[in-house]
Amino acid sequence: MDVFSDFTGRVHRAVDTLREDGTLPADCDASRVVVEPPRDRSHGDVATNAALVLAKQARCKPRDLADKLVATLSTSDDVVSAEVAGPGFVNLSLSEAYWHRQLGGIVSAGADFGRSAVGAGEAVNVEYVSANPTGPLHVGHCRGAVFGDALAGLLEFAGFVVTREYYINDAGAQVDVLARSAFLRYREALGEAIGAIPEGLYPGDYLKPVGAALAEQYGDSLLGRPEPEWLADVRQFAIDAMMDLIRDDLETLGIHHALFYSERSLQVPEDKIAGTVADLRERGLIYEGRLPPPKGQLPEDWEDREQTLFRATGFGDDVDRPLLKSDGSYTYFASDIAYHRDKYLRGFKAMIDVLGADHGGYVKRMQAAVKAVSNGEAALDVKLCQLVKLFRGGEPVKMSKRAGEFVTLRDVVDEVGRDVVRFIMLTRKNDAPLDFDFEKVTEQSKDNPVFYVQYAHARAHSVFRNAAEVYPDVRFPLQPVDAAALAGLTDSAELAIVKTLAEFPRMVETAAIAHEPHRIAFYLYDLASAFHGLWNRGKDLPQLRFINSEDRVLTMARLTLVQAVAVVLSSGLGMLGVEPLEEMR
RNA sequence: GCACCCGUAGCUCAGCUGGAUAGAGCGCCGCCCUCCGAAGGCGGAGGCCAGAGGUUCGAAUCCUCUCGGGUGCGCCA
Repeated sequence: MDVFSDFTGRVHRAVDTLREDGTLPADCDASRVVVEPPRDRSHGDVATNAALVLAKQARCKPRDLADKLVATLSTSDDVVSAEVAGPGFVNLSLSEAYWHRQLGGIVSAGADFGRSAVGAGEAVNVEYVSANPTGPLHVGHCRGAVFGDALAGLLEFAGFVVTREYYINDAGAQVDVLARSAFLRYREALGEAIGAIPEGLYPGDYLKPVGAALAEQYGDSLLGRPEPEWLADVRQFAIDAMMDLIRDDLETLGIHHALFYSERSLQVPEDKIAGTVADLRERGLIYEGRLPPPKGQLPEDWEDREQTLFRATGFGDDVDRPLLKSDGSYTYFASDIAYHRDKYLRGFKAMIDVLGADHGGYVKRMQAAVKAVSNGEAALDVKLCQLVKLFRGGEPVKMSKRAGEFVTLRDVVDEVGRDVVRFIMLTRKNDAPLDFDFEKVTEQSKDNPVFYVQYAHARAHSVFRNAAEVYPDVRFPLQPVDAAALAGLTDSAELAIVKTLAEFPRMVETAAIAHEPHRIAFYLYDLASAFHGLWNRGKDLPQLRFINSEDRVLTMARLTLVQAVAVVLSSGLGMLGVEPLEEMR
């Protein structure tokens, strides 16, 4: 059992005994009691705020209450010291034997160590990337793609049942533009000189093969026909081609969505948007009315008119939102409501949308919509990913928005590798901007967190390879051992690593609940740092080296520690979608 | 004009949903170093957590206002 849930249990039992002896009222609320690692390690191994939180209800001083908790908690052999500190914290230091048992537990749990039940099998829908199907993915999509996928992996590890989803915007005006652009390439493929690509069409070369494929499929049968006759077919053809392209791009990052959901399918064959609007209207959440024009600069073509509005203000939004354009078609928002309602009807009460930071204005209305369509049963969390700035050797990479001159996602992955892209994208929290320097991220140095963490894992495996030469009969991975066999681990640096490893399950839970996969990346960096530090101590103090040819028992104990480090690094990297390396080349 | 995000060491950023003396890397200063496997290691200086109020046992964290930066603001998706 992991340390913090173990001691959370113990503290609550101690609180129960205080209820029984009348120190605390029987109905007192202990929900705010937490057990945490103290910020400062010198304060002990675990700390609880129980006395501070309960003092008022007990109508006594926090420190007095803390004394009583100490008396109860310190009866265990696992607790070496229990002290009241500061305003009334209880700090506990745990025995070496306790930590040795923890280490044994980590190794025997192996890849399952840190898996959590907090998710409790709850279904979570994570929607990410959802780039328009009008071309290959570019760098701008990288971060959201990696973030969403890592978040999904983290949630799975924490016990949620995750569906990775991609929303295909295949119903708007931009896919008509795509169709026209593809049609032009079709004419080109049939030998026509098309000249420069007209303004307003997609100029990228990636449409050439689409034109060629159209030519192959249709011959010259579409040539010279009016647009309405070919638009729908060419559009679908081009969208399919673009989605193939995008799927390939995602594949380079190791990303596989379980579901690609088509916006168009919200309208054909069945008009789910109309169904959603009817449902909302029935519940009085839609009305005909006028919106005040935005303050400040008025749009040029502003015309005050009555329109169909969703009562978003009833669910926390700032203004009510239109569902129909002036031409009578649905707004994007309307179809997005229908889409999220569909998620709800598919059984998701927890939804996460990963979007670019430029969608900030969209958050409130979408959350309002999700509450409305689910009758308050479902909740939407929107994670906004800030921009990535590209550098090369400290110099910004220039990107012209003209004619296809953007850096594609594939360019980036091809140059530095999937694992590097994935890890680096997670070395900032999602709402902070991120600098990505092509040279720095591939550097083999301590400044480079990917290298640093990968190297720690590789170094652990290197230790195994060396150990196998000294003790040829030993098989890796090691079999779990009992705590007594680990008694030789007494150095403070060794125990510190065990303590860091023991925080992993808690880390997984808090990161999963906060929807913040970057915390795992930072944790792994800290763990790698501690491990490298221990290795370095062996440089100066040979008696601390992992492999000791004269002391087999001690060597096995230390190898167990190394293995636990490798296990956690591997799990952590794995949930972020980064492959742990056993060798650096 | 309004909404949302951000403001933490010289620089780039963490800070575990309210905990104790606010941390790491780079840079700077001072020692040490050829190793189980390749990133050198150890230590030091450096802070009014943008600013001002408030909430409470306790605030970088929550609330209000101000300043400064970013993003967005029917009929784009």
